[in-house]
Amino acid sequence: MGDKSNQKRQYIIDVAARVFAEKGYKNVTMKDVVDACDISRGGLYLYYESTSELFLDVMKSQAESGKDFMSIISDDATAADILLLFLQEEKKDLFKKKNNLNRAYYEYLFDYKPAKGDNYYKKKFDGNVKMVAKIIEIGAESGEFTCENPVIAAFNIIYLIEGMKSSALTLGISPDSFDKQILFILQSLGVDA
Amino acid sequence: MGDKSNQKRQYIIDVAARVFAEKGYKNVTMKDVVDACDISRGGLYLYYESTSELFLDVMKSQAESGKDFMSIISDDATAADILLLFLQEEKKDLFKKKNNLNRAYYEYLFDYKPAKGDNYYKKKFDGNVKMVAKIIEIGAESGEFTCENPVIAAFNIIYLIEGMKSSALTLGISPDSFDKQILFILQSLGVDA
Amino acid sequence: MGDKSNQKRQYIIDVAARVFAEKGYKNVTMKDVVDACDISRGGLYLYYESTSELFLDVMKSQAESGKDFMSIISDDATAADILLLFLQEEKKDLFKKKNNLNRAYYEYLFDYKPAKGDNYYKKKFDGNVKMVAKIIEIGAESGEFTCENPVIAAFNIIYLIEGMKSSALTLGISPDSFDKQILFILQSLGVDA
Amino acid sequence: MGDKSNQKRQYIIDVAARVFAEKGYKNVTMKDVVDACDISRGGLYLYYESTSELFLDVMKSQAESGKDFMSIISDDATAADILLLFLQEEKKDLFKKKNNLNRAYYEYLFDYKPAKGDNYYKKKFDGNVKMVAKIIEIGAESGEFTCENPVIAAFNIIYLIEGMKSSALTLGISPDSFDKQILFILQSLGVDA
DNA sequence: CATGAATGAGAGTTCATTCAT
DNA sequence: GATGAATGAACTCTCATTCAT
Repeated sequence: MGDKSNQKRQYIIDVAARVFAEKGYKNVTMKDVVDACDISRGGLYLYYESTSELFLDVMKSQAESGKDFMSIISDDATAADILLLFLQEEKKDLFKKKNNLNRAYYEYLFDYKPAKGDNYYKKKFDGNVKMVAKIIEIGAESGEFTCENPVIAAFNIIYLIEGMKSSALTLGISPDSFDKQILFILQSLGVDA
Repeated sequence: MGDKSNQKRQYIIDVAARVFAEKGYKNVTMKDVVDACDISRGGLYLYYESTSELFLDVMKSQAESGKDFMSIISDDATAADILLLFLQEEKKDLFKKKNNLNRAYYEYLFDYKPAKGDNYYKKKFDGNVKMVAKIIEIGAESGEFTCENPVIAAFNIIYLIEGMKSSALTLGISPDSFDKQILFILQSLGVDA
Repeated sequence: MGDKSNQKRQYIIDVAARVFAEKGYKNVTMKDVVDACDISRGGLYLYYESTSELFLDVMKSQAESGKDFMSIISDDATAADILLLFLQEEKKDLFKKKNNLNRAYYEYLFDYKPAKGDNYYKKKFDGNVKMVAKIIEIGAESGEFTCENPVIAAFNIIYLIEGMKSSALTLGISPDSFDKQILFILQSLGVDA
Repeated sequence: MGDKSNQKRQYIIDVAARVFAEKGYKNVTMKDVVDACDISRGGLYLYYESTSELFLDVMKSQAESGKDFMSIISDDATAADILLLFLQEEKKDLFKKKNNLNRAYYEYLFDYKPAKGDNYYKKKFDGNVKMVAKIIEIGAESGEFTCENPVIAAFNIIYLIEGMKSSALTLGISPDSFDKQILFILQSLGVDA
């Protein structure tokens, strides 16, 4: 097993990610994955017992492959620059057409509450809060931002994004609306945007 | 029929609402509803062909039974009072244990985009935005609030709430966190809360 | 009851005949008849317990309403004239688009063998054989036809028609083919047609 | 699979043929076949989606297994011998008690008109017409038969048989009646039978 | 490891038939 | 008589899951 096994496992994860992106989590059956992977029914069961187990690995894989946000920040960027960049990345994520797993994430997490170590969505959420809080803190210290409580402000931003993400899936949202909220945030922090 | 029929119909809707609140939308089968209603298999089909059709009526029923927010506002309330009241109502809605249909709403709306007339969730959303914008506008005129663009601010508040709602279902959220965001909003509007 | 009851009964029979003509016998459910008659489910059951019972009355009604073939024969008609007329009536019956119950008859009779008194299809069949035999006999006596055994010749003709009728329902048949068989029959009887 | 799969498929076809022979086409459900085959509910669906699909293969199988009529003709047989043999084979087919699919054929063809390639009943019909026409033609040339138009005479014979077949299913027919019609045919062709 | 045929549980759906009004 | 809501039996169909090869 080992290498070869892991190759196959990763192949399944990648194909399944596409399937979950297309159909969400709840609508995907083991048969769907088998068909998409073009492997045997029994073959899939050697690796995964259920779609939930499989989705857990899809989330893990996504978490690992996520590009490091920090790496795309230039050295001379201001706090506002960095915050704006972050918000634009989130916008990209929300509006991307391909491999958009947001719906699947929601549907999965409605049903399952993964143990802490396996809750990659929570890790991402918490990481984002922490990062935004840090950015705001730095901005506040440098006088760029006006903010009394960076952590609460960070939660505010992250919940706002979360709200736009879920609304995108239920009611729809336009990129323009998203942009207006970005501006609103920056203005709230006292930035002339 | 008519009357009798409508009584039964309403009975089914009410029971189904409890079932959807317990299990979400996607996990509910016609059989679940039949069992909960204690009627015959065929009996339910006289009224509804599918869970989606049934859920549509549940949403409609909820929309109609929703208490009129305006009616609970006292005459001498300030804009801040009213906004606070609204946010506390939303908090109640989010944290209520019984008949909480939020998850079901999400799951349903991921799958179906009801026609405008039937999209009670959107109506609620749009109505809330409008109302909050109005409250902020009035508050801004009276000098209570500081706000340049009440509509965008209103969207900000509603998306924020939406974000906390969906997060409550995926990662969990504490009442305390919700309260902190309420405070943050009011402070952003220049209120000493 | 009495009159009024019989009126309703006849109404049901007439509507049902249309339904059977459209869908055959096996494809018709009591519900189909209820819907077509625009009466209540229970209402139909007051008159008929099943589609088979109903179809029996449809057959009876058809048998009674069938126009008397003899009445359309002119006084100076020859045996060949009469035989031709009969064959043309059969052709009309086979190719008629409206209220063609042939398929329903077959499907019903595959399932049920009505008691002699109720077997209107058999009565019709036997009556036709008898009549054709008589016509041929008369024709033979008058020298119009050449035929040793009019009864067997009559059976031959009736079975032939039966074959074309069933073939019409299974494989299709053209009016032209039917005509050719008419000619063939007459020639077999020694008529220059 | 392939082989094994085809073995099972043939097994299903053979069992289903018996079921169709017993109950006709319209009265047979997938469950009937499942029960008769002693396989699982889902098992049958691996091979056939519906009784109509299954019956198509039953017809195909019957067509393939049908003994070659030509092979039972002795070398010194006259045209009349051959024709008589054919008619006797048809008689056997009509009166056989086991695996008589005639009723099922009718019921199926009332509902479906298979594409040309799949209409084995029509192929048989057309083939029989052609063959009988050929026999008559040969007989006419050799002076055995008197017949002006072998093709129409062939159609006459085939429709006659068809009529006796369907009558056998609706009203019943005796072997003796069949025999009389055989005689009648031969006499019509000028044979002293 | 891998296959895919086979199983069987369970959901969906339709209708004949009953029965309180 | 007449109604139509209600019942429940029976059928269709899909998939998670197993297992012999």
